[in-house]
Amino acid sequence: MAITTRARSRDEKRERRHEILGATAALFLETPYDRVTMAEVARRCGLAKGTLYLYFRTKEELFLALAERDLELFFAEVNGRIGHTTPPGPEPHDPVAADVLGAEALATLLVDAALRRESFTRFLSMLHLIFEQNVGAKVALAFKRFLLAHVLETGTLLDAARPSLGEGGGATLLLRTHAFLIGLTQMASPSKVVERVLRRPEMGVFVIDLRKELFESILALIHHTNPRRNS
Amino acid sequence: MAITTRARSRDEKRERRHEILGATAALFLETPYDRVTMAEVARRCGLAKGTLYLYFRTKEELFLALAERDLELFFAEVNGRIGHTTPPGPEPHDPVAADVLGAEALATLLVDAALRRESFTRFLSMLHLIFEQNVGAKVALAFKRFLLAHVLETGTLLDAARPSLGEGGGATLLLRTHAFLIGLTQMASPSKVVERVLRRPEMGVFVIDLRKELFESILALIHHTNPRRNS
Amino acid sequence: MAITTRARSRDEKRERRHEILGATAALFLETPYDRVTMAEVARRCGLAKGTLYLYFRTKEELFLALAERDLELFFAEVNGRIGHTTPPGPEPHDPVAADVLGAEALATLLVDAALRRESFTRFLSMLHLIFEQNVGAKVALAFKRFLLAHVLETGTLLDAARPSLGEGGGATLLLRTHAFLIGLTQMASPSKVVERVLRRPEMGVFVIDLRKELFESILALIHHTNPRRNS
Amino acid sequence: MAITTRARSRDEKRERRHEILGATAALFLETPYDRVTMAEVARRCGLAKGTLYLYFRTKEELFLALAERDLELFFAEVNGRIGHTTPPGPEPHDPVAADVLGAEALATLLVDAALRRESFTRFLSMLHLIFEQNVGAKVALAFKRFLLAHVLETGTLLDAARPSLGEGGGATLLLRTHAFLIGLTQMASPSKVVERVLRRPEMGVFVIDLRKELFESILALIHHTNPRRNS
DNA sequence: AATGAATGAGGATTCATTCAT
DNA sequence: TATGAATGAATCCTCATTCAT
Repeated sequence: MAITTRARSRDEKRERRHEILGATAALFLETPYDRVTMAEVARRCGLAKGTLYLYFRTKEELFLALAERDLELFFAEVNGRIGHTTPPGPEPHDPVAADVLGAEALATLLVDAALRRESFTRFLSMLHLIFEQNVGAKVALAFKRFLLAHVLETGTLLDAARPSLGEGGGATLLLRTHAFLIGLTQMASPSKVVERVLRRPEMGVFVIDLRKELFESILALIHHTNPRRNS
Repeated sequence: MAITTRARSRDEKRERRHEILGATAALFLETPYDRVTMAEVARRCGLAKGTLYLYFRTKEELFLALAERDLELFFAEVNGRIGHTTPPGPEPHDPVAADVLGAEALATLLVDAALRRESFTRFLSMLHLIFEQNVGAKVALAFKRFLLAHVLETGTLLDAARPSLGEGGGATLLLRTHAFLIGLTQMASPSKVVERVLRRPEMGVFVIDLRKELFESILALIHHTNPRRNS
Repeated sequence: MAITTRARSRDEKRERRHEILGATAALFLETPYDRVTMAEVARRCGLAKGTLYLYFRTKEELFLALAERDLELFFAEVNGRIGHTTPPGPEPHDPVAADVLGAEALATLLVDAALRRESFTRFLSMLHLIFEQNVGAKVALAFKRFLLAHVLETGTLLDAARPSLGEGGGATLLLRTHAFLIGLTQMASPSKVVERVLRRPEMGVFVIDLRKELFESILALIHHTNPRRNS
Repeated sequence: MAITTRARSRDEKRERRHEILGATAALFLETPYDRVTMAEVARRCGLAKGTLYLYFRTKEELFLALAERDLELFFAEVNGRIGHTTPPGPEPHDPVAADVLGAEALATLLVDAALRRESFTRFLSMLHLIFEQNVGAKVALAFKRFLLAHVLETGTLLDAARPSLGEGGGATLLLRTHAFLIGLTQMASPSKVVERVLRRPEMGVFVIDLRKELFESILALIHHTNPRRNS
C-alpha cells in the first residue's frame, strides 16, 4: 500500500488527492468524524502524515473537499437525469401540462442520487460540525459559493422541467430535500450502541427504511411545493 | 451563585439536578457541543467538577438528561394542545369527517411546540453525536425507551384526533417532523464563520426562516401522510 | 519522585508551584529553551503533564514566572545590600560627598546579585525569545509592570545611595547592566558545540571571564553615568 | 522574481548565493527567527526549497553566512574609517598624545557601523540561538575563526589608532561593544506584544533610544578601557 | 454530599531535510 | 543545477474523569 512514486504531474497530483479522499471516505464510513485521525488517514493511504497537509491544509478542508466531491456527483447525477427525462407523456397525476418531470419520477431521481453513495449522507450531516471547528472564512465562503452555484443551476433545471414547482421552487426543493436527508440519516444510521438497542423488537418504530421514508417525504414536499396543484 | 448548602433530601437533590441542567442548557446555547466543558458547566452552577458526577455519570448522560427534559416538555405541550382542540366544526379543507384536528392547526401545534425552547432543536440535532461518543448500552436503551413511550403515546393521541393520518400515522408524522427539524436546524443555525458568509447578499438562498420552512414542510407531510386525501 | 499528596492548602499549592519552577530551572540549565518540553518538565516533577497546566497556563507563562522569581531575588539582594551599605567614609575615588555607595562597591554589588544564580542570566537572555512566542498581552503587561515596579524602586534606592548617578541614574544603570549582562552571557555561556571550539588555544580571545568583564563594564557605566565626575 | 536560468559559472553561483542571503535578511527583519521557514525563504527567492540546500547545507549555515556578510561589512566600515581618521590634532579631552582617534570619534564610528544595517544587530543577537541548534563543529569552528581574524585585525588597528586603549584593548572594546549591542537590541526591538505594552505612558522607562544608549555606553567603555586615563 | 487537584491519553500541525526526476 | 513531493519526528495543550480528603 505504500506509495513509492511521487506525484509530479498535475494529473498525478489530482490522482493522489483522489486517493486521499477515497481513504478518508472509507475511514469515515467506519468511524465517527472526530475519531477519524489524520494519522490513520495517512496510514491508510500509505503516506506520511505531513504529506496530507500538502494536499489539504487542515482536517476540515479535507472533509470539505470530500463533501464537495460527493455533492458534485450528486448534482451531476440529478442534472443528467433531468436532461434524460422522458418526453411529456400525459400524466394524470400532474395536471400542469408543461411538467416534463412527474412528481414520482422527480422524487425517485432525488432519492437515487442522494443514496447512491453511502458516504454522501454522512457528510451532509457532518457539515455543520466541521464548520464549527477550524474552517477559515475564505474556505467557508468558497464552499458555500460552490454549493450555491450548484443549487441554483440544478434548481433552474428543475424549474424548467417542472414549472409547477413555481419560480425558485427547484432550489427550495433541493434545500428541503437536503434538510430531510440530514435528519433522516441521523435517525437511520445510528451509532453502534444505538444500533444494538434498535434491534430489540419493541424498537421497531425507530427502525427506518431510509429510501422509503425519503421518497415519501420528498414526494410530499414536491406536491406541496406546487401551490396550484389543488386548485 | 455559589451553592453552599448540601442537597440532602430527595427534593433538594432533584432541585440541584435541575439547576445543573439549566446551566448546561444555557451554556450549550452559546457554545458548540464539543466546546462545552464539564469545568465550565460546573463553574456556572457554582459547583465543583466532581459534584456534577454525583448527578450524572458522564458528560453524555448529562446531555441526554437535558434532551429528555426538553422532549418531555415538547410532548407535554403537544399532548395538552391536542386535548384542547376545538370541537369538530366543519372543515372544508379536510374532508375526513372525524378529523378533529385540522392540518394547519396540527402543523402549527407541532411547530409551536418544537420551537418554543431554543435549546430543544439544538439538542435534537446533537443527539446522534452524543450517541456516537461515550454512552453505555444501558443508558442508550433507557433513553430510547423513554422516547418510544412518548412517541407511541402522542402518536396515538394524534391518530385519534386526526384519523385521516391512518393507523400509526401519528407516530410516523412525529418522526418525520423530528427528522425535518434536525435538518433544518443545522441549516438554519450556522456556526459563526458560516453566519458571516451567509450575510452576503448572494447567499440569500441559504438563509432560512426556520418557522416558515418547518410549517410548510410539516404541512406537506401531513397532507401526504393522509393517503385518502385526494380520493 | 512521584508526588502522591495533593496540594490542597494555599501553602501546599505555592510549594508545588515552587517545585515546578525548580524542576524547570534545572532542566533549562541543561537544555536550550526550545528543547525544554513540558513533558520532560512534568516527568522531572513526578507530575502529569496536565497538572503543569493547573499552575501555568502556557509554557511561556511558566518561564515568565521563573524569570520573575529570579528577578525578585536579584532585586531583593540589591535592595538589601544597598541598605546595609557601610557609612559614608571618605572615599578618595568618589568625590561626591553624599555618595554613600562607592563605585566599586556598587559594581560588586550588582555583579554579585546578577551572578548568584546561574539560571538568572540565562533567563534574562531568553526573555525576548519567550515574548515572541505565545504570550498574551495581559501576561506581557503584568510582567512588564512587575519589572517596572522593581526597576523604579531599586533605581530610587540607588539614586539615594549614590546621588552622583543623577536623577533617574539608578534606573538607567540597572537597564544598562541588564543589557550588558544579556550580551555577555550569550558570549560567555556558549552552546556545547561552541564550547568545544573555544577550547582551542587560538580562541582565547573569545573566552570570557564573565564576572570580571561584567564588573569592569559596570564600573565604566557607573563612572560615565556620573556627569560631574571629571569636572 | 522567479529565477529561470541556471547558475553555471562560479560568478553566477556567487550571485545566486547573494540573492538568497538578501531574501533571507529581508524576511528575517519581518519575522522572528524561528518563524522564518526555509519554504518562505525559497518562495521569496523564486527558488525551490531543494535549491537552497545546494548553497547552504542547513538553515543554520544560511543564517551564519548571513551573519558573516553583515559582520564583514561592519568590520570593513570600521577599518575604513579608522584609516581615514584625521591627523593627530591636539585633543583636549584625550590627553594621550598618540591617540589619533578621539574617544567620541571612536564611539561614533562604532555606533555608525553597528547601526548602519538594521539586520546586523538582529543577527548578532540571534547567533547564540543558532549555535544552540543544528550547527556542526566544523561550521562553528570556521565561523569563529572568521570572527577571530576580524576581531584581531580590527583590534590591532584600533590599538594603533588609540594606544591609550592598551595592549589588546581594541579587541576587548570590540567584544564589549558586541555584548552591549546584543543586550540593547533585545531590549530595544521588542516583539509585537511587548511593543504594544511599551506604548503605555508609564512604560517610558523601558523605551530605549538605541543609538543614544549605545553611544553613551561605548563611550564609557572607551574611557574605562584606558587604564592610564585618570593618572 | 462536596471538593478540586491530579491524571494522561489523545491529535493536529509544522518544517527542516531528502531524493527521485 | 534545479525541482518540489514526500518525509516523520516532535510537541503543546485539552478535558473527561477519578479519588483522597
